[in-house]
Parts: sequence; structure tokens; C-alpha cells
Amino acid sequence: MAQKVKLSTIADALGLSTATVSLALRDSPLVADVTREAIKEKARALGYIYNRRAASLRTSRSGIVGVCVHDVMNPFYGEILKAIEDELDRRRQTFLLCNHYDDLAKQRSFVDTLLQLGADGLILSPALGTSVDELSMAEENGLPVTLIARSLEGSGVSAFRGDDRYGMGLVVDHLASLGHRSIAYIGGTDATSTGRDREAGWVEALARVGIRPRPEWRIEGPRDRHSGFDAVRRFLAIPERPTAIACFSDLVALGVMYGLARSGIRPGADVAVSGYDDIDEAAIAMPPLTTVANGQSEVGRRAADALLARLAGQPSDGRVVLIRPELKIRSSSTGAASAAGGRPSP
Amino acid sequence: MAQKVKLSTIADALGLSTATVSLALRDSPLVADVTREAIKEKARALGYIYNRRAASLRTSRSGIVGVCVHDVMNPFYGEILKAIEDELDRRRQTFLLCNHYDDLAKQRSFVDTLLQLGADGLILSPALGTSVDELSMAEENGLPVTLIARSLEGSGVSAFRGDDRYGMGLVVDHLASLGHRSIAYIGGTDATSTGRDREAGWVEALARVGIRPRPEWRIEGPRDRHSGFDAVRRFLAIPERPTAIACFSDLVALGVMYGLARSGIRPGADVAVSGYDDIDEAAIAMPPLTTVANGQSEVGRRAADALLARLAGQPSDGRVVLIRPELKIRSSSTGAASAAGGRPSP
DNA sequence: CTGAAAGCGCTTACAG
DNA sequence: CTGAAAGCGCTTACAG
Repeated sequence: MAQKVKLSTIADALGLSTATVSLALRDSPLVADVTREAIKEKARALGYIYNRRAASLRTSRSGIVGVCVHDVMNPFYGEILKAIEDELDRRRQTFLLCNHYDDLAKQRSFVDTLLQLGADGLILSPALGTSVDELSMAEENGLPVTLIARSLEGSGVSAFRGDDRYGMGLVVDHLASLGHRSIAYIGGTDATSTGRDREAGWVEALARVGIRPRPEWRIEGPRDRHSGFDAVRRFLAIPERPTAIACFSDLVALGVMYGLARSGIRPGADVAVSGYDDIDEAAIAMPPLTTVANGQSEVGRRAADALLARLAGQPSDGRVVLIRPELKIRSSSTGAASAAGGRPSP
Repeated sequence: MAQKVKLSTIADALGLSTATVSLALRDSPLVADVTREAIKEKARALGYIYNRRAASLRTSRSGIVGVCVHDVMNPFYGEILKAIEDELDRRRQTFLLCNHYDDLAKQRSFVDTLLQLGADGLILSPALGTSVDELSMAEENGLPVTLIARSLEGSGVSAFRGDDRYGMGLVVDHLASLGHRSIAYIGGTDATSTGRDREAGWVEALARVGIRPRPEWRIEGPRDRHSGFDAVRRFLAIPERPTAIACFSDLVALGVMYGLARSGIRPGADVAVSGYDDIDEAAIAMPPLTTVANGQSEVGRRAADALLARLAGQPSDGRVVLIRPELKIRSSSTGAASAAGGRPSP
């Protein structure tokens, strides 16, 4: 490449100062229209590339927002991320993505990187075991944080997530209304707020309809399709096998359905199955999956808005916002042959 | 937050110069051991945060590598990305992720951002319609590029991808060996090298076994699960319906299988179905999916290595490296009830 | 409306 | 082994 083109290259070429060029390129009204156009034209002609490092060093604003979640490949996060991406794109922020895979060291190293780059903010779904100190450290160093999907008690940081307790309650009420009196619950861990709340929703709803859950109904752990598939073996080993399975997530449920089918058990017809999240695949799965729409895009949009508001100078209100979820009844629970409707069956 | 801690804060506190502090923190052998330890200790105590913008402005090395693909949520890219991430992590490079969704403007804006940030390199799966100029522009401005998954003829840029033509040939040979004489091909577009090569593989393999493909066997377009599902309607409308379907990707095949099942047609038993990519889900799907393992992690690892080699000063060799794929036979094609093995059936 | 000058926080020759 | 000084390419008061 030729000699690097910078502000002074343009300034010299036009007999102007770098100050004027800088202002013109950022559309300052201080610069005369003719001057501005001449400058922009010259910048284009010379192939000028704005040096954000230099600008950011001077202004201490980088235009970078970090986003860190467990795993971007998980469609649950995917839908949140799309919403965040749209919002940040519109505000011309660069969005730096990272998976932490629930590894605290990886999350910490990402936060360090953001601090070093002078990032403007962080949208985080905290890794298991994240301490409140971690977040205060970031905040104290000028990196505002907004949480998504998982909240962190006592952190004083705003969080946006679905009302998991209420949502799982909807599922269990629905299964009970179909006549099920033994409802297993597969997946998730009590190390996350999501895991705790969904499990609490299951327990509480069972209590409401007068069912006492047996310990063996609870199969903890699975959080993806593959481990859902594997969990079927444990489910089939339960004495007096439950007639319904509520799953921690759609991914787990889809794995469970594969696993049941593999064992010759028809999900929907032989065992009712439900998921959680209403990912795109739920509606076309075989059978179509009863689940809970979790407001992922609302979570993403509102979290991005909240962070951008803080960047604009507003203080954090530190509230945990629970998005109200919605039950989607499909044939994996009702056993109806077709996708539509929810005709009860025993 | 208190006054910002910088090199000079540490230098002043210890009665040293910033030069010494800078060298010590980067473990230069020029600094005496005692001095170095005292400096590191002080840095820790003061909560010093390295300012990468300043450093990078000075050195014109940013430690940032951009990675841009169609969609990180697609598990096909996911596996490549994991490999790239591992590799870059080990080399302490920050990895900036972006989806272009085959939108040229979005891709261009990402490349601009990288140039502005002074990124060290770019790993790209080029959006549909990417021109050779786009890449030369990046290269000329000091941003080395390595391509993954899709190559770009005449760009002179190194690319790593599976041998799609050969791989799709394996699939068709396999289906033909099972006795199928009418094999539809669903999904993909000839706007990408991947799409063109897989389709060519299908055409050529059919020719090898003496089958002339009918135009209606080719259903172009679908590239994800949902559009695969939707394509089944078109498939069912084909007169003299084919007995086998080769799909562009696993995602398409999984959608097709959902769609067939929804119409009461048993994939594997009534129609043979194959995918491509061997994503994690393929082995547990119902029925388990015959597919082609595509070497995603090898693609990712080798692309990252190639880019890092260029950053270390090696010139680009501009070669397109084709990773040899491997056929995985499962019951979606053979119709066998269980996952294992590949017993031929008519 | 435009220009001269300082400074953001590092690193790098160079000198000692 | 350590220090003084210049400079990376911007932006921002300040002056005119």
C-alpha cells in the first residue's frame, strides 16, 4: 500500500488545517459548506481511512459494545443477539461478541479486553459463578454493564429476562389440565437464575394442582440437544414412568423427543413433552413442540436500549425486568396429529 | 472511579520512567528482575489497566482479528468458529465476530470498521456477490484476508473449504448403490462456490451411474431448516416422485425430514434422505441422518493458522485448499431401524 | 469560518 | 540496566 493517508494528508493537499478537516468529516456546522464538500471529496479520492484508535484515545469513546453469552450457537441466545445487533447497528456501535462457555476465566479475559480497548459498555449473560465483584470492577473502571437472560442478585445491575417461574407454571398447569398427574422435569441447573426459576415454577405449579413431585422425576443437568437425547435413558429407568415431561428448554426437549423416538416411544402420543423458549424450530418439529415464547427479541432490544441510555448519561436503575412469557400449545403435549390447536386428550 | 492509572502513575510512584515501566510489564529482559517485580506488584496494587488503543496507535498492531460469516447461529459455521476461536485464543488475539447475512453493505461496513480499528487480519466467508475488488481493497490497506467455506475465483486470496463436489458425489454414489434411480437435490444456490460445487457433484455423479436428472428434481433455494421444511410441498408435487433426496446441508435435510413426517411420509423408510456437514445433531436425529463430514474444525484451524502465519510476515500463497470429506451412512438413507451400519435396501 | 498547539497513553530508538 | 524525548493520528479548547 502507498503512504498512509491521514487528516494531515488531506489538509496539506487542500491548504487547510487538520482541525478543519476533522470537523468537516464529522459534519460540523462550523465548517463552510463548500469547504466541507471539497474535503469530503478529497478524502474519498485519496482513500482516507478514519483511525478510530487515535480518535478514541483522544475522546475516550470507542464505539465498541461487548456482548458476552454462554454460547452464540444456541438459538435461544441467537434471537436475543439478533435484536441487540439490530439496535446497536442502528446506533452505529461496533459489537464485539464472545462466548464464555460458563468459564469464568474466559469471561474475565473478555472483560479485560474490553477495558483495554476502552469499550463503551457490556451486555452480559453472566457465566455460572460470576461474582458481584466482577461486575463492580467493570463498572468502577468505566464499563457500564447490562445483564440479559440471567440476573445476579445483589449486583445492583439492570437485568432483562423472561419471567421463568411464571412461564414454567403455565406449562405445568397446561399439562395438568390435560390430566397428567406425573410430570417429570428434565434439564437445567440451579447454578443459574434461569435454572432456579424454571424449576421453582415446576414445583410451585405442581403444588397448586395438588401433586407432590417425586425426587426421581427431576433429571438435572441437560442444557442442549445432545444431553437431552442422552437423558432419555435415565427417564425410561424411572419406576412408574411419568406420563409427561417438561423440559428446561426447547433444545433439551427436541433432544428428548429424538431420544424417545429412538426408543420406539412416540412423543405427543405416548408421552407428552414440552419445551421452553419457542425457538424457530419448535413449530416445525415432529411433533410440533408445545413451549413458552420467552420474548427473546424484547429482551435483546430492551437490554440494548438500556445500555445505550446509560452511555447517553442516564444512571442505571438496577432493576430486574421480567418479560412476561406466553404458552404455545402444540401437539407434543396434546397428541393431536396436526400442528394447529390444542385439543385435550388424557 | 478514581483518577485513571497509567504508566506514568506507576513510574512516578516508584521513581522510575515510563519507558522502564512499559518494558517491565511486557517482560523485557532489559529490565532487572527486582525492578520488574516491583513494577508488576505496583501495577496490580493500583489496578492498572493497559490501554490498547494507545499502544496500538503507536505500534500499529491491534491484536484484533475479524471473523465474518453468513450467520454464526448456523451450526455449520459454529464448528468452524469454535476451531478459529481456540486457535486465536491461544495466540492471544481478540476475535471480532460479525454476521453479514449475505448483505454486501453489512460486510463492507464490517471491513471498514476493521480498517478503522487497525485490525491485524480478517477471516471471511464472503457474502454472495462479493467482488474481488473488495478483498484487494482490504489487502491494500494492510488487512490480510483468509477465506473460509467459500472461495472467490481470481481473488488470489487463500481459501480453506471442503471438497464439496467430491463429497456430494459420495452421497449420490451411495444412494445409487442402494438402488435409487431418481434422486432429487434440494437446497443451495449457484451464487456461492459451495452451492455450485455441491450441485455439480450431484450432476456428475448421476452421470457416472447413467442417470439423467430431470429438471424438476432440482429444488433450488433452501439453506436452513425452515426453508427445507417448506420445500417439501414442492417435492411432493413432482410427478413420478423421486425415491431419494440429497440435500444441500444437514439443516435443510433436517427440515425436509420434519416436512416429510408432517405429511405422513417416513424419511428413511419411504424416501431416502441425505444431508451434508455432519453437524452434531445429525447422529441423534430421527432417523439418524446420512451425511458428509466436512472437516469444519480443520477448515477453521487451518484458516486461523494461515492468517497467523501471514501476520508473522509470511506471504500469502493464494491457494484454495480443499479438505477431503467423508461419507457417514446412517438410517435416513438405508432405512435400517437403528442408527448403526448401512445395510442396503432397494 | 479557519488555524496553531496541546494532549490522549503508549512504545521505541537513542543515549548514558 | 534506566531515562529523556519524540511521535502514532486524532480532537478540542482557544484565538483570531
